[in-house]
Amino acid sequence: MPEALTVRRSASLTRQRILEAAILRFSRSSYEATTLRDIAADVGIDVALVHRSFGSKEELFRQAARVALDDGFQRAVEAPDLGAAMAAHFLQPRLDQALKMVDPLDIVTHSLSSDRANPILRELVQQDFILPLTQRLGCGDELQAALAIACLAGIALLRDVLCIGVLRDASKDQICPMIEKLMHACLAKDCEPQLSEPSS
Amino acid sequence: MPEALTVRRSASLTRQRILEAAILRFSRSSYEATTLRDIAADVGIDVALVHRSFGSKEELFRQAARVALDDGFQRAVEAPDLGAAMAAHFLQPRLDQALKMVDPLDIVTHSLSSDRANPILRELVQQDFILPLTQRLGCGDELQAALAIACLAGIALLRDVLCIGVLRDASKDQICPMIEKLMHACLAKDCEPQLSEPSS
DNA sequence: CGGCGCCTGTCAACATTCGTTGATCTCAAT
DNA sequence: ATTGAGATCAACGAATGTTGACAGGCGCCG
Repeated sequence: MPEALTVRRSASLTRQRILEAAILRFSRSSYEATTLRDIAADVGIDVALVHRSFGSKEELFRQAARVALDDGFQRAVEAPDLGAAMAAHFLQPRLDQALKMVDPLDIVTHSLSSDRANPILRELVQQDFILPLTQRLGCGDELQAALAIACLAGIALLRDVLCIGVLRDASKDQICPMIEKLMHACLAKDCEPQLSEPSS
Repeated sequence: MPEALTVRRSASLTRQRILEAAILRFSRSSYEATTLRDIAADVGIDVALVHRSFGSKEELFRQAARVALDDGFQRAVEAPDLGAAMAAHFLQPRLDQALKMVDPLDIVTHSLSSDRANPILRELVQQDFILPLTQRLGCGDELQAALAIACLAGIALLRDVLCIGVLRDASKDQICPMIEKLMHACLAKDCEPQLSEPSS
């Protein structure tokens, strides 16, 4: 049964290669700027096969985003020092198994403002980022979690999408402590300190 | 010479109306999703006139972004309590003179990941946000300013573009103090507490 | 061994959309 | 009436997702 030997003409292998190429493309350009023809050319196949393997561009993007994000953040969220772990996870590009260097957030930040990718990313951000972080906090304060994620997304955005110089050039030693401080400010458990709400 | 009486067939007036419609459209959809035909329909004119009035879509977007951002942030940055002023400026939609309600950041956040709008927005963010804030800080730490802007952009993005529920539903009383705390964490003068660097 | 049929992959074309442009029309001022 | 700028019309050219018809190898069954 030469199932594993079927190197040529293997649908699953082709799907895998398409998915990897798609992750790379979607991590570097927006949903709209990334064309199925580009991805097809990377794999060395025809456009039609890309389309037929995933049904539609939207579905390809959805699966690419799911695979790219993987459960990396789930693990980061379980670390003892939450702030440091989140800072590290979002700041150093990750080396995926067979992929090139890809920051897991790139695929999110590069297509945030695309209408088609929008609902997909909303679901993903909600389920894969805000929800686990909320549960980890235990405080039940989803707003804190959302704010923390928003800050990290904003930083990644200005750094990797807008390419703001000072953010790109900052060394890890320089920026990591600031992110940690930020995360601590976001996630500080002041849900009920002693009800010290100054009446404005 | 009835120059001001030329209500009909006035190029400058038409330009103004196109610009207003463009700001509205670009504040609600991405650069690519916004078509010149949409804008033309809003004004009630032909596509060609929109194009001829501004030379190109890119130029229209550039001018729309410039006008939309105005110098609102410049003023916010001069307030005594910087954190509170920035939180207020970015969180409450502003009522522009003749325009509908538009958050000045919307036009930035909605097109962040568009390739065409990217260089325009980078320049804008650098000049109109990071630079003034850096100068206001006086500390010369551009990284702090960039981080603060990044956080605000991220929050606006998750709230207004991704439409994350918990951020959309949060009341101003709920979220404003948290933003202020964040801004203070970003902008805290811990660069040289006792040694004041001579203003360059 | 050999024809059959399925799965993988290709080719060409469609339908649509959008920015852009040149010719043309229309109105107001001279 | 003439002229010139404001405005329109129709069309181009390019790009892209999508689709259907077709080709080629591979296993299956006779």
